Amino acid sequence: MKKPVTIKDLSKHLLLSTSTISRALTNDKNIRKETREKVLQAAQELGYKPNLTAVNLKLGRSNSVGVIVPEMITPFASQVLEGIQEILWPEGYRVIIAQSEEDPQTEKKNLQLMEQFQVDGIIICVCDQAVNQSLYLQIQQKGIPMVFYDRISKEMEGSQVIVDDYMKSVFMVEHLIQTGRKNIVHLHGPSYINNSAERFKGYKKALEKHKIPYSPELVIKTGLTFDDGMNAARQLLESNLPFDSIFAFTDTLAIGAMNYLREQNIKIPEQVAVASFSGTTLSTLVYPQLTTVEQPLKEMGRTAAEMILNKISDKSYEDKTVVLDAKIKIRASTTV
Amino acid sequence: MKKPVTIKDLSKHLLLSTSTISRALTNDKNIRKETREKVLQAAQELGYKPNLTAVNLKLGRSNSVGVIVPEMITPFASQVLEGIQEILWPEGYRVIIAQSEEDPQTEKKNLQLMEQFQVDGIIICVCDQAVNQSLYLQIQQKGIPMVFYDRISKEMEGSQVIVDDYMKSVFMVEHLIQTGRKNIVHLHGPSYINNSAERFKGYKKALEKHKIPYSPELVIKTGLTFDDGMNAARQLLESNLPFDSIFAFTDTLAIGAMNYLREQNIKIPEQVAVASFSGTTLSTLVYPQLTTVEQPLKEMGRTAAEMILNKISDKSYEDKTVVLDAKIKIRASTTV
DNA sequence: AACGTTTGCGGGAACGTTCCCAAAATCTGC
DNA sequence: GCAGATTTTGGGAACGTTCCCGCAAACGTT
Repeated sequence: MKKPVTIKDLSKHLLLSTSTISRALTNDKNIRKETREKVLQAAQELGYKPNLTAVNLKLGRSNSVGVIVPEMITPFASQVLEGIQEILWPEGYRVIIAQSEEDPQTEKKNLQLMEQFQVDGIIICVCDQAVNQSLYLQIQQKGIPMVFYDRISKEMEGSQVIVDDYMKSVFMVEHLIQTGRKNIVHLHGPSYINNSAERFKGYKKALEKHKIPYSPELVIKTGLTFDDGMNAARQLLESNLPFDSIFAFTDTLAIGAMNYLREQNIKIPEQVAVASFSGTTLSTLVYPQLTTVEQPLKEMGRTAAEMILNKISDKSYEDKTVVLDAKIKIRASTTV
Repeated sequence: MKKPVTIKDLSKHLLLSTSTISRALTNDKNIRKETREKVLQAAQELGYKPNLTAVNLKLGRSNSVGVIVPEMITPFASQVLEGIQEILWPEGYRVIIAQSEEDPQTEKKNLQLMEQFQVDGIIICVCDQAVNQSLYLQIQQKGIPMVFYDRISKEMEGSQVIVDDYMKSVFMVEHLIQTGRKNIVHLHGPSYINNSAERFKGYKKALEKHKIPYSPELVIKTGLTFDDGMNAARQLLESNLPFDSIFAFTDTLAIGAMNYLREQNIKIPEQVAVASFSGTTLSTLVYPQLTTVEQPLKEMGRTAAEMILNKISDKSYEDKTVVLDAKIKIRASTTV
């Protein structure tokens, strides 16, 4: 295990000053072509690798960005992460990932850890639109830029990457209506998530547009898990309310509900159609495959990464909100 | 956005040398208690945070470990990662995650990137038992310790964390036999993954043990994806061979096969029982829930993390192989 | 030929730490 | 009260870079 070769080694070897070596390596213009090439060749031969830590110390950065996701059980985050890394890695950035496990306290701890790690920027999908608000602000005031994706908070500072939850929900519910469904249940997401309200608004709008009366009993407030979906379905069946379709807040909820219904020998989609929002690969893993609003997850990651890069290199880069397009995927769970 | 406070600032403020400050902060014994406390208090008040980059440069480390996983579509990796971070974060290590996407070339690129990032160690679930062998060796020879988990390579150097694929497969197949199944199909994993052979051996052993003749036609070589599972099921049905159960290499394959069978109106588990290996949460998300060998994923992560810590702090720490216990989870896909 | 301008290079400080070495202060025992 | 041991502190080099500054050589211009 020999020592790595440094600029100084090159300097001695080529009888050039470290400044010149550095210039050659960083593509500085104040250097003759021939010397640059000589240096580059020697660097190649001796196997020189720049010491990132030293560079970072000198440049006052860490060359890393933190990503905080609520969970990684569903493939939602993994897709976004791929997009993020696709952009960030070639730029030499390390990506540090943390899971908040849907718990604001854990999120807080993770944010503090990110600070301690001195990340240059943070990309986050928040787990609660309210709780850590002031912390987000504090962090940004310390000069660490933040980009929010998917789950945001309405009046928050910082750049955002989202889809149009409202409109896409309208479309999704309209699809159910077009297939002849009238009694549409909505599995309403947790109120601490901003998207819940948006999707709910979309649901109501679609009903209104098609003159279907809105019945509050058909809206079930749920959590986020598979079990929450099952329980919601149980609750529905026990209530004896007639319903012919479900529009769920997420894939996970939809799958939970679907499985419970099938356990009760209810045919999907014949008796009850099921549609959801998210568009993770989970929706194609289940039987029947799930109709869902498919978000461009990789694209979301890429966009967030590009934004954070801009904000890192130019602190005065203005915050903006990018709305990506999501596609309605019609699958077997809603069509016979 | 004000400058962070450094040791020098403390030094000026307290009229003490930087050496003394450093000693106080690092819990050095060569310092008077009162001065240490004075320093600590001032540090607190002025909001001193050590500059990790500087420390790392000085200490010649990066305080980060790289983790390379084949994919993050299934929740397998995410669970292991949680375990890893649980151990590594409190120790101040950053965890850098990369996905090789089941492609040895991508894995290679990721490994090189990890080197460039100067990680102190690497935890990896390899995607091919052979292709990058020599690279693993090279990296370790450069002094970067490696720990392998789940997917390993028989004659590889380095520490390993695994489960007993062979024995657990025996048990799993015996369970099928005990529920009265005779014509047991095995969905054989790709040959470039070591575990495939192990699980296959277990399958054969169980048959032998119960005097069930082994028929090669019932073993289907597949890939790793959901679609591979579907195709295998299709192939089986088209071959017209009688079979009453399936033991699949992974959850994903099992789910793919199960969905195809159900599409063909085959009852599970009545007509065909399905069992698998892996034990991701996916197995409980599908209907019917999947019987599977549940690996202690978090524990796996924790163990790997502890091993890498040991190897980082003591380069001569001997390589070892830890075999964790996995549990057979009997669920609806195999029992009526 | 004398002048300014450009180009190419070297010297050395600086980034924020740690740690070796020496100096100073304090403590021992007689 | 003094030599010597011990504890506590300070000075400053070092980690591997980058980059400012200054200097020399080469280039143009009149």
